Formats: sequence, C-alpha cells, structure tokens
Amino acid sequence: MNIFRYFDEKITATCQEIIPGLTDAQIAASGKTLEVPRDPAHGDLSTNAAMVLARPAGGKPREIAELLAPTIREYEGVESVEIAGPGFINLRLTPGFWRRTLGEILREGARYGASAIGAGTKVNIEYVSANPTGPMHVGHTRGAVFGDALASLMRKAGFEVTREYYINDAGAQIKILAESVFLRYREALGEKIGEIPEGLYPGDYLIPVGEAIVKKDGGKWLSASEDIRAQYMANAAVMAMMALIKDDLARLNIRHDGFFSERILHSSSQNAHRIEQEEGYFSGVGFDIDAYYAAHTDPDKTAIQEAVDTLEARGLIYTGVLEPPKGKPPEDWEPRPQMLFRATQFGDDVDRPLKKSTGEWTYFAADIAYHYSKFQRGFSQMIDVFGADHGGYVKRTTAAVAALTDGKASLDIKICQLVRLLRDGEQVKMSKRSGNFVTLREVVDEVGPDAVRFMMLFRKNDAPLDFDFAKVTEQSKDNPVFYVQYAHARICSVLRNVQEVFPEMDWAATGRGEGALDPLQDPDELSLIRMMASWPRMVESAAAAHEPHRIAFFVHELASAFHGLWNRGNDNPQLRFILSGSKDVTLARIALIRAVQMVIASALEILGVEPVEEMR
RNA sequence: GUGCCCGUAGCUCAGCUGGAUAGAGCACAAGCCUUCUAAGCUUGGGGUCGCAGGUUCGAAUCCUGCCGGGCACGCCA
Repeated sequence: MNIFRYFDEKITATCQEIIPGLTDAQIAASGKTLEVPRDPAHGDLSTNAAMVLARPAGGKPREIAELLAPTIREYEGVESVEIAGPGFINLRLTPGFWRRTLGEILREGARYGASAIGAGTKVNIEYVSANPTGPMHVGHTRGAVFGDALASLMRKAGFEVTREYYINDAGAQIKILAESVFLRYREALGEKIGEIPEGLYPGDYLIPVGEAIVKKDGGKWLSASEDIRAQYMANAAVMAMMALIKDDLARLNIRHDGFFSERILHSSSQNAHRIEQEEGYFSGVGFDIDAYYAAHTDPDKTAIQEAVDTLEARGLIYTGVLEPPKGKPPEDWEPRPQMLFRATQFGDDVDRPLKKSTGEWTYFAADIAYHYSKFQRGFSQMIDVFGADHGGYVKRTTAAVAALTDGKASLDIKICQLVRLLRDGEQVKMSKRSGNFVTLREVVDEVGPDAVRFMMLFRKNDAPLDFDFAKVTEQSKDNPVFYVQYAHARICSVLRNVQEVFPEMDWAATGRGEGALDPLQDPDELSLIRMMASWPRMVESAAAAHEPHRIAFFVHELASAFHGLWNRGNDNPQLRFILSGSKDVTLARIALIRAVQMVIASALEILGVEPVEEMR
C-alpha cells in the first residue's frame, strides 16, 4: 500500500466536499502535495492543500485549513491534525496505523514498492553503446550501470522496459578496425608485421580474431578482392568485439534485451537478408533482423531514406549553407550547399547536415533513423544514456525525435559525468594513446561487481564521481556498499539466531496475527516503519525523474536507521531484537526487521547489487 | 565566441521537481565502550545555498544578468 496515495486521495475528496465552488480541474492543477515534513515536530505527513487552494477558493490559507481540518481529523489512522505556519495541515498518525502498515508490507512481500504509474508504457532505454572496436574501459562503466539500474527501476514502477544497445558498426572506425584485423590475420599466417601503424587499433585483443579467421579459412583472404575482404574482416571483427563486450557487461550482471545495428539503417531489406544468410552477421552481433523488419514499414527503402522522407514531407529538410563554427579557427572550412534538417525549429542552435560531401549519410542521419525506428516499434518514451563528452549532441537528437514523432514520443537524454579513478588517494592517469587505460574487467575483477555498481549509483548522474579502490573495499561505516550490505547481513544473522532461541515458532508468518505487532512501541521502531512506508513513493518519484541514485541514498538511509536501532541494543538489552524471555516482543521485532531486510533487498535488486547473508 | 552541466559546512555530497529553523558522512572537539548485538557509540560547534536582481503567501530549487569550474562545439563516430 502507498500511504501517500491513500491519504492524498482522501484529502482530495475532502477538498471537493468541503470547499464550495472548487472544480476538480482546479484541484488537479493546484500543485497540492502530501509530504513527510523535514522536521518531525510537524507530524508524519503534511499537505499544502489549503495554501495552494486558497486563491481558486477565494479565501485565506489558514481559513481554508480550518475548514478542512475537522474532516481530516476523522480519518482512520489519524491521531491529530494541526494547522501550522502559513497554512500547512500537519497530520500525525497513530502508532496502530504504522503497525498495520508494517503488516501490509509483510503481506505484500517482495512485491512491496512496485507501482503501476508506468501503466505499461513502452520505454526504450539505450545505454552503453560503446563502439565495437575493443573491450569496455572504465569510462563506459558508469553509463552501463546507470542505464541498467534505471531500467530495473522503471520496471518496478510499472513501465514496460526494453534495454537496448546501439552498435556503431558503420563508418570510418569500422574500416580501420577491418584493416587492423587484416593485419593480425597476416600475422597469424606467419608474416612479420612489426609495429602497428599509426591510426590502426594496436590492442592485443585483435590477435585472437586474426587467428580465428586463419583457423576457419586459411590463407584464402590474401587473394580476395579488397572490397570483399574488408567487409569480411569488418564483420568478423565486430562479431568478435560484440562477444567481448557482452562478456565484459556480463561481469557486471548487465544484459541487454536487444541490440540494434547501425549498419542495417543503411541497408535495404533484400541486402540485409542476404548479409544475414551468407555471413550470419546480424545474429552474430545479437541483432534481431526479423523483429526489425516486422516493424519497418517499407522494406525496399533504407531506413535512413524513410526517416528523411518523413521529415521532408513535413518541410523540415532543405538545402543550405552553414556558417563556419565560431571560436576555433576555420582551417579547412569551406562553405558549401548541403542537405540540412531544420533542427532550430525544435530548439537546436543550428540546422544539422545529413549528408557528407561524399554523398554518404552523416552519423546524425543514421541516428535520426534509429530513433525513428524506436518510435515505429511502439516506444513512446525513449531514454538515451550518454557520456559527458556527448553533451553537445542532446539538442539535435531531442529535436529529431520531436520532429519525427510530432511530439507523440519523448526522449530524455541522461548524461553521465566522468569517473575519476583513485588509488591511494592518487588519480590513476589514463591515456588512450599509450594504450594505458583501465578496463572494466580489471576494475570488476579487483573490487567485485557489487561495489562497482553501488558506488557508480551513489551519486547523481550529472555530477562527477570519484572511485577510490581502497575505499570501496574497506570494511567500515565509511564505505556505503559495506554499510548497506552489513545491515542486511545483520538481519540475516538475527533470523538465524532466533531459530535457536525459539525453535518451535513459525517465523514465516511473523507478525501477521491480530495485535501481534503491538509490542512495537519504541519511537525508533516506528520511524523505521515510517521510512519503509515511503518506499513505494520513492520508487515512483525516482522512476519519474529517471534518477536511480535516489534508490541508493534511500537504502543507505534505511540501513543507517537500522544500525542505529541495533546500536541502542548495545546499551539497552531490552531493545534487542531477540528477547529470550519474551516470545511476543521477539515475534514483533522479527517482523519488523524482516520487513527491513525485504526492503533493503528490493532496493538492492533495483541497483543490481547482491544482498549478502553474511559478511566475510 | 556559442551551447550544456556544475557551484550547498573545512572536504565529499544529498536536498523528495516551489514548502516551515537547509541535511548526512568525513574531518574537528568533548565524553563513552574494550564488547561477540565484531568491523564502535553519543553529544557539540560549524552556512551570505557563487553574486545581484526578478516571479509569489513562500526560492537552494523557477526566470534574467554576471563570476568561477568542467565538457562539448566543422562532413568524426
């Protein structure tokens, strides 16, 4: 149950009933909220209803509050109502209400916190989308974890979520990759290749790709025509790199529902099916070609052409000449007429080119088609997770989505800021040129997936993040990963111990009987329930804001409250969870901490962190 | 030069989409504990929410202009 929704609906009904001449629409538009006040002296719940309705109702806030208070005071579970400050109505709920809430939390079990606000809306979350030219490095990790947790969060909130990976398997970098692999192929055939030439990918991870091709085909590619050979090398390389990337991601327990190939956007249906039949390329990279064409309306055209036609039909394509970019010296800038998209009509700074001087489509043109495909596949909400260096790309992409979908679909782009790796307080220097970059795999192998995931989520996505190797593995209160895990493990430990003290009791049914929870009297016990009561709302607001970090902070706070109660048991043994002299009190407290355990586990599940049962 | 993000306690950061006297951890200070409910506890000091205007019952939050830091900015992907 969501106590906020419960009381909010009651208050809305009361407003409709008590305040004369107020329309439902006015109430809906008022911005009326129900919140937990920061200061506990202001009660358990507080509403601004009287203040925001004062104007449409034509009265003074405190007068309106006086009008509403008597009815609210009669709600079941309300202990007292006060009018305070400029017109807040503060509700204090009875201990009995909180204990009943705990009972409901336990009955709902693992489902508790799930919400229906998503209403089955189809959401496409695109994240990682690292270029398939090598293993994942630590820079990709934050976006990967963020996107994955956001997907879980939105699922919990009732959205129908698809996790998607966009494979940038077209363009110049793939040609370079193909050349690099061809070199490794020759090397595998016994040729001395010496230094890897400037501009090619030097990484060792391409060596096995070359060897695999030799094993399969022998030397036959040495004599093949350049076009065919390059395409073959590219395909083999991308397939191998995607396998590598998927394996890296699996170490962080990240699995996408779908992979989308940029290359297919450049292909007609016939051509794409031929590639699949001859080379198994699309299935090799994980792209479901049949599912794509099922949603694609015109298989004889390329997807890019189709998207551009759509824009053209709306008068959003024209030929024009762009100003040279400002700030930097123009160097080899040459003005020329080119095909442009009217991005400025949708909030972008300049109109954007769709074709290169070579006649090929730009990357942006393909990206337009990609987002159009998402829309065609029925996604009305799209979320892209980008790295900090792609911030400049936000406006044009949202502009394209607005233009293509006529405002029927929304795109939210989440930017993940940089991660600074620290070892012994010193920043770990990375540079691509020297090949000295830390891979995702290295980090996960060193500190484990749980620590990586939690730390990456324990910060707002648009704030830079320090990742300190020493800190994330430290066993102390200062390490939030440990602190939260430890709370869960402590509860597990109590649940193990209680079976020895009261072996005959049925703990599976803890606290479900009438009055069984009455022994919960201590204010800290009740405030633990209060905190858990806000869990469903936390899920909803975090999901609506696309901010999984809120879940991490919430679970840290809940763990902190639990540890606080535990610590009081050190000084006062009467407050311990297991009282060998009192079965009833033990039963109620076990019920309480079982709920805490469950909510912690639910939160960790969203974050993708394993709730451990004991600390080692 | 333009756009985006950030600016909150000495440090690292939250702040529930506009609510009441702005919070937490670290660090600092004082006191407690030497235990198996181990991987510490309690209390306290500490703030011009970058600056200046504006919007309204009410602003850290929204708008404008500055200041400071980061990231981008051409047919790359």
